[in-house]
Amino acid sequence: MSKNKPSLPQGTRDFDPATVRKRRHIFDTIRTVFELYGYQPLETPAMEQLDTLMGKYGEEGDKLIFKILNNGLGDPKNLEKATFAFQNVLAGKNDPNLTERALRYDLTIPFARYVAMNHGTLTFPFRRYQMQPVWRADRPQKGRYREFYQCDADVVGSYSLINEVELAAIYATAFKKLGIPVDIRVNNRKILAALAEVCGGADKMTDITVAIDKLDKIGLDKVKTELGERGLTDAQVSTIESYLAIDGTNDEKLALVGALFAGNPTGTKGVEELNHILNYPSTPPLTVDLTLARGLNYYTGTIFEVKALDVQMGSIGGGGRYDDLTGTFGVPNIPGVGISFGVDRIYDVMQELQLFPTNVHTGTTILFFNLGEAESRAAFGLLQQLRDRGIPAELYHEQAKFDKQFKYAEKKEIPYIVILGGTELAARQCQLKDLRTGQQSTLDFDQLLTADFI
RNA sequence: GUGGUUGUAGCUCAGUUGGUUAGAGCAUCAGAUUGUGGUUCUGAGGGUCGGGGGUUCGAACCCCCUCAUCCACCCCA
Repeated sequence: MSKNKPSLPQGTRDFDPATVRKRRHIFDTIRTVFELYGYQPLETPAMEQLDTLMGKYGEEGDKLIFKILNNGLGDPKNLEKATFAFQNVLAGKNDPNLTERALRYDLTIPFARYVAMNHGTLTFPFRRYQMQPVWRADRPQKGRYREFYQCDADVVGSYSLINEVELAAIYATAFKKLGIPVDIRVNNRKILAALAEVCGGADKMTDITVAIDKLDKIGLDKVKTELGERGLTDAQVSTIESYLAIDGTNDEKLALVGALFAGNPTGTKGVEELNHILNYPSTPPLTVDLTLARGLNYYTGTIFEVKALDVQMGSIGGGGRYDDLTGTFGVPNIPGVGISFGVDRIYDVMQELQLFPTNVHTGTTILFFNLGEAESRAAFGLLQQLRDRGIPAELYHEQAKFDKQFKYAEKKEIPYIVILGGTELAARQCQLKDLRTGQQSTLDFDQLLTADFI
């Protein structure tokens, strides 16, 4: 026997019953909205082939992928192979003789893998949603976990910008239902690409976006410093500065960006796309944020990010358009666009703003007191009939003092208790007590079985 | 991956410059109270002081390592 205290791996959590109920409220809300927009459920395995994941999330992303050690490494006949493989890993390379599987890092790449494997049988455009945990070997901190859930909705096989409008509407609807005030920000990667082109540093796009993404956090001066450190010339930094100076309403910003990139086809296209989305009928309120970049490097068009207002928290959702996601799996020309909800952060935000409904009681409705052998047998019969009616009910597990059974009901916030003792049993009656009001009434068995429990 | 914070009973925390047997509140259990709880009173259980090593006559306290935690960076949901 080990005398070590049990513990959890870093960045993982247990969810107690109360927490699960609250989390379910979030999942149910999001699922309902997904279904409302015609998205269909999909689930994929917790682990993928390492090849499927590597190289899709950038260099930093690769480091954060949880890799799974192969089985059978201890077998003597594998000794040489395994030792050699280990040398490779120590040198910073992956070796399939040591690890060839990994935990999924997000839901988008596994979805792309699924689409690539099944493109012959899918009907396009294919809309799917997926709500499953993902794992990242990040260092945990506020709002950041090593195991967390994502809720994704993607549509593949369509270039139409109506998809973007609908996804924005899904965000707006879901967060409205949850009661979270949010700012939905949009930008377009084509505009960022144009910025890099105009600066003459098309190859510097990643450096530029990473730096300007921090504008509201570290300020203009530090962004300029960082751009310099990333190898951009003063002239290039100056161009970027004039881009960052663009401000005003959505329309004003887009007009200014359009003028700035007047001769640049990519930039013009990006501005057109954003204009189209913003002016489509019933598009929810969006904020054009020209500094929004998003890390995942497969985005090519519209990008989304959702920030909760009134609370200090990273983004609680994000997504965007990718024009050739399945290309790396050998199936070119399938475009797509998708969004993701960060359930764990949404939970933290709702907890902080006290947005969870408190009046909905979803646990046991009735507790039967256990007052003896004959009494509990009778109680059990009634109990089962109430359960057949769909009323959550339970019988105290053993005969005990009233005090104890009352306290149990109180702890579990059970609103009704039924007292069925010797006297009641003889008269085929029972006492029904509402613990919230303290009111108690005597009921025949038939009355109990047909009563309304609110 | 880098830097810092914290770790004492189930929970929240005291614990003096290193000095007998480490405390409190809440919670739990038992009794007062074999059929109507929440109040009150009495009593009890519960800790290798996160883990390992070191310094010392002596460590919850000092040093090193390690694990976990929270925060910042990197990056991200």
